[in-house]
Amino acid sequence: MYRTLKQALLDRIADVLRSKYDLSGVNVATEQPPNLQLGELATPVAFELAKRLRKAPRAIALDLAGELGSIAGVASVEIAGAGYLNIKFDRAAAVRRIAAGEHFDLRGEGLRLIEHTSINPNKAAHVGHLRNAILGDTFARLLRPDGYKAGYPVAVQNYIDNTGVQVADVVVALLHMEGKSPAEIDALLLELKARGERVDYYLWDLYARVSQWYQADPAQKDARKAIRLQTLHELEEGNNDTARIADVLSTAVLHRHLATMQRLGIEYDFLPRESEILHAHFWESARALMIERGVLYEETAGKNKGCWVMRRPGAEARDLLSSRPEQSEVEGPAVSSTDEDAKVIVRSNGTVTYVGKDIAYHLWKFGLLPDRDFGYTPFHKYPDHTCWISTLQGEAEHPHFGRAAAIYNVIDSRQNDPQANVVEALRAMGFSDAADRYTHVNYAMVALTPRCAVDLGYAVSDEDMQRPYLEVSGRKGFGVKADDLLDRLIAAAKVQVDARHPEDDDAQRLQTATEIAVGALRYFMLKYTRNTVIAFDFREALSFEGETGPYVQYAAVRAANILRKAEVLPEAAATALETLDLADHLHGAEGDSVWALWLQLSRVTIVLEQAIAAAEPAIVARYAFQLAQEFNNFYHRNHVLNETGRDRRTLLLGTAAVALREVTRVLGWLGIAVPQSM
RNA sequence: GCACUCGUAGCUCAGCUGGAUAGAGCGGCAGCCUCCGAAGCUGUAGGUCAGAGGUUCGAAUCCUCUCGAGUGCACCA
Repeated sequence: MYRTLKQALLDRIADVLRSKYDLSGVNVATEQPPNLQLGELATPVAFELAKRLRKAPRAIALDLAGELGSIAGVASVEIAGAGYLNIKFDRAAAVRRIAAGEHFDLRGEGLRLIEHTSINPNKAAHVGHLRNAILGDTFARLLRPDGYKAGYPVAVQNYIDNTGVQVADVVVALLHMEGKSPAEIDALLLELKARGERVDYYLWDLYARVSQWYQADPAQKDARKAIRLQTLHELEEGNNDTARIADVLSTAVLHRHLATMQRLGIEYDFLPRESEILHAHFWESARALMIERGVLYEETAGKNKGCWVMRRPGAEARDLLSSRPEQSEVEGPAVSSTDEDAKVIVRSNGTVTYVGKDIAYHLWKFGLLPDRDFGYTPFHKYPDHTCWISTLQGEAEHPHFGRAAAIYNVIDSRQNDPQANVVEALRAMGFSDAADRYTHVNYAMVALTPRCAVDLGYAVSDEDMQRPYLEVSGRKGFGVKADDLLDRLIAAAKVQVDARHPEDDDAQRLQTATEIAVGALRYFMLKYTRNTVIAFDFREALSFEGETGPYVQYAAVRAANILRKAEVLPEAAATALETLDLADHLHGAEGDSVWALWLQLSRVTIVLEQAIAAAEPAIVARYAFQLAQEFNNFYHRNHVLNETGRDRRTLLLGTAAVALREVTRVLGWLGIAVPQSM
């Protein structure tokens, strides 16, 4: 609604500027005035034009005002201050349109490939991984087609680095540190399963221990590092006992990660694995393509001699600089032909670096490696779809996930440079369209406050106590596990639900507590903008009051309770507004308290559009909170069930119904359910 | 050393492409449950938007510098 009216206003202003002043392409700013008395929509465009037209802002505003009044849905246009144009909506018309669900549709063609989670499959998920997965999952919900929008085709990928050094480490731990045989490892996994223990938890501790073990004995240090390297090679090579054990372990952990994420309503469509990228030889194709496109070449001199490197953007300028005569005389002629800043893609020993593999993988994502693809096989069944995993020989019938029109990689900000390398490679290869459609959805890490670390029982040095926050580290076993946090949240919510709703059976109370816990956790991870470091604190994360998920859920539950007690169906309450004469009830102090909520409700599309454009789910989270706040205002100023005026009661019931509908919708985008009671 | 991000109320954070009196939550203080559920609401105190210049009709927002914080900068993975 707001989106539609704003567009109509912008279009009309553009028309007037063209016909009256012969101006085009003016960037017209709009804003929402600070209070309702000043209207619903405003523009300071007259200030902007004053100099260009050499005319007083107020005079320009006056010219424009006359032309804007006739826009459908606009009640009046007023000039305020030195030249603000304040637009007042036709409130009754707006309410009817919102109630009827009219809105600007958001849609687009072409697959959006969203990659998130991507936890190394050698340990349990922790709070940092939760932020990643919740951000990615929420962004997918914002884009996906649903009852509100046509949206975009979306596929969600969770990239699995199953041949990396982290997996090698836990294999080393079991085979060499603990001296278990492959058969004993198989038995261990069965035993853990029988005892109901989580494999990912078991490996969490083991991974921390093996990291120590490498360093523990100075005499053994080199030998142990050699074992690690050897294990890594066997892993990459495949078809051996080491690789088989690694596969068994990483697959078991992967199942655990999917289970953890499913508790939060997070699901995936495809799990591409590093092992297939290796064994299906993605890199060989990418390498040929890069050479053909002139971005990969063999370095013949300097520190990178014998490597295949990629020139970095801006490097040519430095080349010219270093080939100036005075430099050449000092440094020798060789310097002018080498680029010391070039990125090494293939090492002098012939192995490819991470960036190289990543370039190959991203070429595949955009359908730019036509001769390579994964094999696909089903891995996990969700209630309404299947998650596929990469394999060498897959099913004949399968969906395909490459050839994306746009990709979104949810990866933390510490990967900014490596991600930029991939984009630059695409651009250098001439795939500038792909480079433009590559979005690194970066976010700052989740860290622990020193205080929190101490409370968890970790030893914290005096130096670390002075730091603002401490980075979580799987290698050190330092962090809060995702399942532990969720368990604590559910327990805390359950205490409240048990006390408040003794009439519900235990299964129902547990479900309610779980929905509240998930709401609290998802909201907590989403309310911070992406580039804010979350210094994790139990007190804040476990809070159900103030700016939290449960606050928003509570508003929705209250709205539902009103309708239930009034014995009207939400749909009927909303439809009743269509034939009602609303004009008398939406103005004055009483009317404003109702209208303020409708105005907030009118902003759904504009908020969604903004959140998608900025890839910033926090915008939606914030809006959900504002909606709930506005509903609580309405709730306290208007006693719906005691209202005796028939028309006004219809309006109030309709308002509660539409508020419930929209809050539920917005919470749905955040992956948060509305409990049946709270 | 270089690059990137940031510095807003006691604490944690918002502040959209520059726009009207800089906003929330928590915490503090004072209140509100015979009335749709108090996981709620009302009121109140609290800010030199790190500092200094500049651009602009207008700057928390853009530019420069200074101070402070964080992250990233291997033929590692």
